[in-house]
Amino acid sequence: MLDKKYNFLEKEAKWQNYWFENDIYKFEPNKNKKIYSIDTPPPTVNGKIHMGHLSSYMHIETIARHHRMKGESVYFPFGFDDNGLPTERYVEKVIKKRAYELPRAKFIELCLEETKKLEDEFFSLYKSAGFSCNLKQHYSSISPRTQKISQQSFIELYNKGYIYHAESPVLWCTECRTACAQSELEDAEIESTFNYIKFKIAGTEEYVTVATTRPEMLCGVVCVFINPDDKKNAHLLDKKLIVPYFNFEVPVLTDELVSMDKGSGVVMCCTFGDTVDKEWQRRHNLPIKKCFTDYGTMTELAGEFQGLKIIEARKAVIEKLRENGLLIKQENIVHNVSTHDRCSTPVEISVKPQWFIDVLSHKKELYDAGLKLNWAPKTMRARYLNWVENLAWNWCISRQRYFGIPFPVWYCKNCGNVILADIEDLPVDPLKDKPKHACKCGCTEFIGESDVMDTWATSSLTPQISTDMYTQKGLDDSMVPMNLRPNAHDNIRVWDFYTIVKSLYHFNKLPWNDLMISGYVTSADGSKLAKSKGNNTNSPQKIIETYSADVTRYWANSLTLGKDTAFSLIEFDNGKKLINKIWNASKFVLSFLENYTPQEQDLEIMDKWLIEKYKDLYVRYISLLDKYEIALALNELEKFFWNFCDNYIELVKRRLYNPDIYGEKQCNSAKYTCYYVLLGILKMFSPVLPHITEEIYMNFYAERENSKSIHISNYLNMGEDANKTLIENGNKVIDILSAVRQFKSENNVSLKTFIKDIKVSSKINNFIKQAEVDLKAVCSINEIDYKDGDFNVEIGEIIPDEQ
RNA sequence: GGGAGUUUAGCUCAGUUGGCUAGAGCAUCUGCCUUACAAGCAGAGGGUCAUAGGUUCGAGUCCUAUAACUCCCACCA
Repeated sequence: MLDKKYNFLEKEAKWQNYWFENDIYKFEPNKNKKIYSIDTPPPTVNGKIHMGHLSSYMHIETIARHHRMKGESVYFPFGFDDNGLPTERYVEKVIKKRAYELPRAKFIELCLEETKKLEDEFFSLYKSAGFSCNLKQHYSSISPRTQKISQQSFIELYNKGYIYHAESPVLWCTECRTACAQSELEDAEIESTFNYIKFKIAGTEEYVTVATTRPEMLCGVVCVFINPDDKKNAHLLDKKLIVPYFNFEVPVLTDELVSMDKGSGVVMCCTFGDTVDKEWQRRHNLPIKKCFTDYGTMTELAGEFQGLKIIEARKAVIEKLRENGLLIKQENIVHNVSTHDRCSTPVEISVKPQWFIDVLSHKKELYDAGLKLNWAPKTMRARYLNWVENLAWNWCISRQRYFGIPFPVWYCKNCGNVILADIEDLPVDPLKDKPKHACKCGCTEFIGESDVMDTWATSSLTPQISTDMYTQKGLDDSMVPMNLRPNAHDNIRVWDFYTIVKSLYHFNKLPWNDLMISGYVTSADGSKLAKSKGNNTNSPQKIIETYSADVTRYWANSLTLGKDTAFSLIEFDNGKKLINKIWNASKFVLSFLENYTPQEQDLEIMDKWLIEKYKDLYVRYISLLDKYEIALALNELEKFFWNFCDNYIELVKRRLYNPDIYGEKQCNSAKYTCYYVLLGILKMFSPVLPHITEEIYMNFYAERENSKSIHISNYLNMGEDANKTLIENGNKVIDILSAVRQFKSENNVSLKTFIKDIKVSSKINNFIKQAEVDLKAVCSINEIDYKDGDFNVEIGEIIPDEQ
């Protein structure tokens, strides 16, 4: 039978190995079974996983196991996102060198080595958490198979006209030395100065004041703007202004984006200081002047400041302006700046040929897709819609980096024409491979594209990449829409958005039906946990070793979906108590069932009551989990379980112990009820607490049910139409029990102390009489008198305990 | 500036489509070693459900306004 104490360290490892070795969670499609498919988030391989990630996976776990217990074939694949900038940044930190300091091939080799190490760590963590995804077979976003799918997607979208190559303004990170996408931006508050600078009006001795936070860009000024309604400055319109210190003339133009109340109402425009400059350049067809290099140092345009970094140049220019009496005043300000999420460097705007996926022309379809998808919780839809509405840039998918999937593209040396690889040759590396055919112009010399793709250009294909492990069909829509995309809310604008883009463009289909969005786990002080920050002091490994995987899963699944929660260890104590209780209750109940084989029979009234309550719970539990209301479902189940322990078991204990006094049939009735209700409870707990439920199941039920694991059995359905009247009436019996307990507690006597008699008034006395034997036994009362009337319990004399 | 969320007991939070006396855990207090569990059990105290209006037979729940905090987005001259 069950051990006296439950040793989770030993048992959890035992069952994890058992599941792994016996392929318990293997995906076995079967005509008679519905498929439930999950687009599992592949963890980005760029550092240690933290409790936030872990809790999010534990939600997915519960849903996967829930559908398995419902008898569906669950496709729960697993993979790693191990290419791209996040991984490169991680590897640069580990090897303490920047990528450009090493030969390209050497750096890529190091990336592969380091990611392998991290992936092994992830793998063992996922196993120790009891995850039921297919750990034996997983995808990698840098593998040749994935490269093939990703390159094919590029070629198809290029041919469909969604992808274009252009030299246009692009968000640029001078630290990572690459273009980036709008979704990689993060706000940061930065202290700066607002500088009021004198611009001389050409041909006069008069000045006009221009305010700027970026005086280092004076060398790149192309014009000055005023608002068309600005009467005060209207006289400037036919004049030229002289850029201070750099001494060249620029025209004065009008644009309604200029606010008259900021600074002097006169604003300088360079290409490009910020996103408004980008807009002005487009509207007014302004010349493009690059005043800093891709590495963030000033160009020859800056004259004596050439070679200085942007920040250094800013200080130096201000100093020169001050010396020359061109600086009127400075205000200290704190303003929000867009920074790159990978390195926190302020993002600049630059111009370089890049590959783009057009999203701006398809905002409407993308928006509508958000309306059609089923979001859990519902409010997360607004975040997606808000993002789509505010899109300002097409999706730049080229990165001037190394460890990514190459573009299947060459350029003709002669005419510059774009040559695409043939689909059957994929994957290709244009720096090593050559195109099969000559260019249309007859030229046979080519330059391979050296940029690599944004990591999201590939991970946006996870429905195809992950299902390919099963279908072997590559870029294919036969398993789309998948049932579920789960992730945390930070990925709505990134992974979710990009996946929707690709699925619509390729297949004109939604990638999934449902999205389940988890909240963040913050550190105790409310700050964000991040792989890159050092504030994840409670490592998942440590927590699981200390508290067990089951308790950790209990904690994660008690969190409200979508809501951020400060991490607190106190919450783990509830889980510990629950596990302990399940163990003890099962140990107790099963000790009576060793030689018992359940047989249909007439049941005692309170046994019927419990089974009706079980039916009621069963229906609500399944329906809540179907709606991704995990915490609510778990809460309902817990309430039922504690009621089972504290009321039902207490009520039938005497019958179980003493068939000679209470009758063989009455004893078997309790055994029958315990056998099935406990089994049903264990099965319902099994998605959240897979280890302890497996241990109990395998010790007792497995051979009786002829099953290899609780996790490939189905939930126990004892009927779905609960008899509400029976439940209500039974609850009244429990009320009587409570009244007696309260009386004894208030009189400071033990619960086993006898009471001479009680008087029950109710309108269901015939019902209560059927439970009289149990009631007398659990309450230690000698007599019950009945009266007709409103419900009331009067307690009689206490019979003192014999010494 | 746009959007979303939160505000319920000392603390952390549940509360589904409006419906009996607003719940749980922790903490506090009282009692009980009850033939599973003292890591337990039985009880008790503790709330103007942020504020002000409104709809309704009935509001923690719906509507309007206000306040505080959090997040996302935009602004960034």
